[in-house]
Amino acid sequence: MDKITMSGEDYLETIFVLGQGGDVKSTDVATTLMVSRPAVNKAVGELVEKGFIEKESYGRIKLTEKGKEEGKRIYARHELLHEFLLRIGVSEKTAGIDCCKIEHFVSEETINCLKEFMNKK
Amino acid sequence: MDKITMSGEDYLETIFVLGQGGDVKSTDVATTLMVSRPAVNKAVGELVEKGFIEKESYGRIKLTEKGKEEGKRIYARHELLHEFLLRIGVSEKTAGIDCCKIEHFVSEETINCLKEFMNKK
DNA sequence: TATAAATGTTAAGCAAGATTAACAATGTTA
DNA sequence: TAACATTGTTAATCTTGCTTAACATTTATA
Repeated sequence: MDKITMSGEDYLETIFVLGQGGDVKSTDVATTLMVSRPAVNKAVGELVEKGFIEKESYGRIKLTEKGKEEGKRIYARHELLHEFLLRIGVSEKTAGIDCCKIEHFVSEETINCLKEFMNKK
Repeated sequence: MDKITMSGEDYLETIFVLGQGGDVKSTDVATTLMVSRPAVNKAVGELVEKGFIEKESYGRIKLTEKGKEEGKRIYARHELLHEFLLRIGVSEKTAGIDCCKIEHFVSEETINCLKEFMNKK
């Protein structure tokens, strides 16, 4: 099954963002997400299983095409939510915190409505 | 410590809503939240520890004053989020689903901004 | 290039929050 | 009130996602 978990989304998104210029070190993901290296290792292993990541043993983390698409999609929601929060007056800091938490729970339908809302006025 | 967990918020909110007319049966909470009775039992036990609930062995669930206040607060956020989602065009069904998930993750600051937003046009 | 530092991996275990199975107490009704 | 149904409780276990400790591999540097 290719179904991605919520924490998986976090890893994928982080890897997508960190890896714009190429592949990514496990340590950097750990630092960004404030988790341990073994946690990253395990999560990445699962994402490899599901076809989102390519990685050799002791190698760097690299997104597959599928992984890039998914990472991009998740990041886009994040950005949308972030912008929305700023729009309604939430501080930069809180917006960052909140949208990281919320993004995994919002339905596609809500995202679309939010998109509409953001465009028109 | 009186700190309430996210799942604790769910239980408290449900108990608050179900119990408007008095005390609440464990079974009803289980049904509403779609969890098992033992799950409710345990969660309620923790809320008793924290002073949100009063309950005798094999008795009904009853909110303390503190529990009522907290339940009311949580429910109010829920309602606010729900209204907001409807406002931006999310369907009744999805709004119900989404706000249940989101409500535990949104900061007070964001709630306040949303409140502002909902009032002014 | 030998050694130290950084990074990746594995194993064991914890915590939260759920489950099922079995049992205890309470309520209901013939 | 005896018997059954409902509800509450306990115990054992599962899953997810994390941790720390220890070890393996790779990279960097004296």
